[in-house]
Amino acid sequence: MTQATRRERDRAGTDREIRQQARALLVNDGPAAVTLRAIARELGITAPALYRYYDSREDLIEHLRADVCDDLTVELGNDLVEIAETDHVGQVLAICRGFRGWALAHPQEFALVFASPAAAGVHCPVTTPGTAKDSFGRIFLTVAGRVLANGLPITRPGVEVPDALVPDLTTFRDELLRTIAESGVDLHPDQLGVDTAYVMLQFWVRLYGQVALEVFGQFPFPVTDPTPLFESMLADLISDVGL
Amino acid sequence: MTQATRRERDRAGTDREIRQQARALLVNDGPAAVTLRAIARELGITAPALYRYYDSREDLIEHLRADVCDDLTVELGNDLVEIAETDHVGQVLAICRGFRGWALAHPQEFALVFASPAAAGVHCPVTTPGTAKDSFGRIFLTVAGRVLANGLPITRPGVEVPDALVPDLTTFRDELLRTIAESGVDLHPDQLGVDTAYVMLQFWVRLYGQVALEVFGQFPFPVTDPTPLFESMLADLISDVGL
DNA sequence: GCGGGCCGGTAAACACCGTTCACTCGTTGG
DNA sequence: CCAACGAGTGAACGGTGTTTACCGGCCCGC
Repeated sequence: MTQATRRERDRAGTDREIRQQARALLVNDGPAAVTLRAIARELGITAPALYRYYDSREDLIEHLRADVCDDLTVELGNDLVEIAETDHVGQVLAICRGFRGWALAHPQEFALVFASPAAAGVHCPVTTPGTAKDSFGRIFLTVAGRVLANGLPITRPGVEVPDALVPDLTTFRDELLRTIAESGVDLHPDQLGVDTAYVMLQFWVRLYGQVALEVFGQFPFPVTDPTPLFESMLADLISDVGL
Repeated sequence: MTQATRRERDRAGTDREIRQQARALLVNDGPAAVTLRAIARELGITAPALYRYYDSREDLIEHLRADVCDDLTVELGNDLVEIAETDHVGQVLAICRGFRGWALAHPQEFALVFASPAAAGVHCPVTTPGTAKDSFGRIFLTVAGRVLANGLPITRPGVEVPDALVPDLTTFRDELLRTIAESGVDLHPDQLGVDTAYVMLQFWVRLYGQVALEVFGQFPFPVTDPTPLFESMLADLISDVGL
């Protein structure tokens, strides 16, 4: 038994080393440098050995994506603990800023996880629970859940939900309720209507869009410091959802 | 002379074929399939021959980007001519919808031009005039110029321009004035203030963000038809800039 | 205690890739 | 007519992902 465990631990250990090296290559030299042979070289083994751990390079990359997501999640979690338990708006700000900061600090990872044309077909977070990206989405939802549970409604006075979106939004709302409940927050279903789900969707769209634009530098002119632009957008966003 | 021209034409012809094939490979099999050898194979020549036309694969890709931008530009131009000359808001809607439609129809090209991590460092459109992306930006600005010239102010009542952005925005404003003047639209400088430049920036950020999100499918839940979402955002956007 | 099986790792090979170099050969211009 | 040019070739180098056959130490059951 102990030997079996030992073997398992060895395997898990080198597996960790593999992903660690892959990660280092990604960060330092870009995605093109994440090469089976390069990884193996750094580890002092040969490339085919990696096939004992992953089916293919693409498989390894996918696990790398998951690692990256997990890191983002814990980083956001760390940011969160520094905010007062009762400062719910502050918590929302913290994860938004944390997400942006992480994306700017890790553009390669961001592109890999959030802007790969390959990821286009994948509907990840809530639909396929257990996915790594899911855990990242969960932290957003947990905070949203806390906000809602404290009686702050997330909505906009004159919000009009397009009819065509109501079915999808209803499904989403149910997903949200379940996820929030799982995270230990008590929330009455009436506190999360379709309008709230819609506003949350819009919130994410704008946050994601701003961050993507910044990461890819797609400004129409050179911006010396994009931070004020982000903060201004964030303030708009917060007030738009009624916080 | 005619012979020299003939040679030139031959060269230009095979050059067109090269980019055409590269384009086809990009669309059909993704960016990874855009291979010098594959292109050459399709053309019935050998890979080193391509070096008579481009310095490297990266060089070819860059020209491909330019081609893609040009295509987008003419496509948007075609969409525009179908709108009544006087319907300025309609023209704005047309290019926004056209941009989205193009991006969704050509995700690979969109990723290549607008969401390549490589493009992060490049400040393209206005700063480096003559760039292909510039021509694409120009079509936006021309329409904006026409709207402004017709007395419709692009701004928001309570807009607050962050102080830190004023210098950049002023430069941007001057660029805008110059570009709009070049496009033959008569515009008094007072009709394009820093606030307008800021609002136009925000407009672009939201448009780009929404499109990128759609192209990469980064919705937090499966959306059966994202069009209503886009249209709702577009309506918001139009009313936000005071049209 | 010992033999068989499992499993991480290796070496060699295959088919690609970008890129360089020396070379051909038809066209062009003086 | 002949030299120069320039598009295209073939071979080569070093790199890549992936497959295959093989080795060798460790674990388990007999």
